Amino acid sequence: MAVVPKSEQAYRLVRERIESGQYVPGYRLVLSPIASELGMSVVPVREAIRRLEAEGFVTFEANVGAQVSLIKETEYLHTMQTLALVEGSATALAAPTVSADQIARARRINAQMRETLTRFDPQAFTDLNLELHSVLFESCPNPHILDLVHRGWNRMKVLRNSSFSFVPDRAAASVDEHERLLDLIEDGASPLEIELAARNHRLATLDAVLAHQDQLTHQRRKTA
Amino acid sequence: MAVVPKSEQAYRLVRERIESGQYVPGYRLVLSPIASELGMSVVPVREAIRRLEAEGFVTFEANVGAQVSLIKETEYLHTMQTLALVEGSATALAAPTVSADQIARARRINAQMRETLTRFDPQAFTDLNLELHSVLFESCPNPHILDLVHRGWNRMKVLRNSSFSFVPDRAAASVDEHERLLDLIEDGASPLEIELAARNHRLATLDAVLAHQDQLTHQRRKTA
DNA sequence: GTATCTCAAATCATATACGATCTTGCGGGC
DNA sequence: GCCCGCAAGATCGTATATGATTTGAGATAC
Repeated sequence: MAVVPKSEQAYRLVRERIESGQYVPGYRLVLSPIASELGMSVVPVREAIRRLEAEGFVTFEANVGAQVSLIKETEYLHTMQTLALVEGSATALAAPTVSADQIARARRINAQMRETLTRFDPQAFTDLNLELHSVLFESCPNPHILDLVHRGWNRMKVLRNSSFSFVPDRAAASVDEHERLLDLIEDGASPLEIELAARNHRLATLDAVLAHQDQLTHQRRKTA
Repeated sequence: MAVVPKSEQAYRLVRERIESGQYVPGYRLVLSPIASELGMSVVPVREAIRRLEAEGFVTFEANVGAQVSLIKETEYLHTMQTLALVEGSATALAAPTVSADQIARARRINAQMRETLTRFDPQAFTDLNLELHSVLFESCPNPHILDLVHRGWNRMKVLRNSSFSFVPDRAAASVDEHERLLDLIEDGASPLEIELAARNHRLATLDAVLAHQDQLTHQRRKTA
């Protein structure tokens, strides 16, 4: 039987609600209401929340309580920088072990991404993007780095609810960069070359999003 | 008054014992004895241990309990790889904000490190090494990356109890590399140059330690 | 009108108690 | 002799209860 501890149930529920945006940043997580909603006592809920704190989803203050982590102005920048760093390394470390089959699978996923460009579907694009990159870095032999990549992707789930993360023009360029990255891996390029390609691929997205935000800010200033 | 919650006390004590090697890898952490030793109930101890789990110090198995994380053969390699990655980035990101004063302070610390080479004192060397690198990356503007650096250094504290981490020949080379790294920062070298210098500095230590281990393994084989 | 004090409500922090689950050793059957 | 089942002990998982701390509203003094 699938024996799921209550603390685990609470963890999944609260995390799901944070990632989906149902619990917005700043929302106060009070133990007793959550406990009674889930039909359990406060103890496992407290454990779940402290676990979410350790993972950065919530902020905890002694004798006051927990709230969904606030998002600073620079949060998107810092998360993307970190993700660029660890994802680049993970891709480079995994590259020597990527098989021809995996390359082919990645190319098929990328082709699907190109299809989504004809319609506006950020959700499908994002899902496929994760799927593609997963193929590239899941075989990373260093579990610590792989774990950091997963944490980065999880953090992005939350940020997408409150930041822009999809710039149509950028999406097209992204698909092309995927092809080039796959070429590099297939051709056995040097680890550093692959690392920097994967890193710059993400940093380019970061730049595009920041530029897009600046543009919007400008428009707002002009109309204000 | 310094109001330290009991769960925090338990956390500090257990962590200190793991880092000092008093609790060796594999040691089973049973709640009740720890609780009675600290004069508290099991609840805050449990919380402390789950926090240590989230940080990688201990491994937890449902309905069985916790033990100090075992150290796999590859653990030192993976931790050093990760540290090289994040420390390199932190140093490069911090470099533009490092003042002449800080450079001077770092050079003084490095001079002290050179002094320790005349005697065998790994502890002093290691402490000074942390102090020096702290000067270089503490002003890193990305808190996520800085946090990863700190986690890496913490992990190293534990690993030093069970792995080799000091190779006298390597220490001398390390001091010279510090000088070169400081020169690069002072001269305003490019971020990528600084990043790779800081990264390779640590990877060189990794290589030296692994080579040293291989050598010992060989000797053991010959005499066996 | 503002500042400060008091007190009650809300909430967290911890203790204690009990039920659930895993481990281990023993005995019986094959 | 080996394997399986079963019971007892160890330990975790969670519920409930109580103490500690914070917060905020209202009263009071200035």
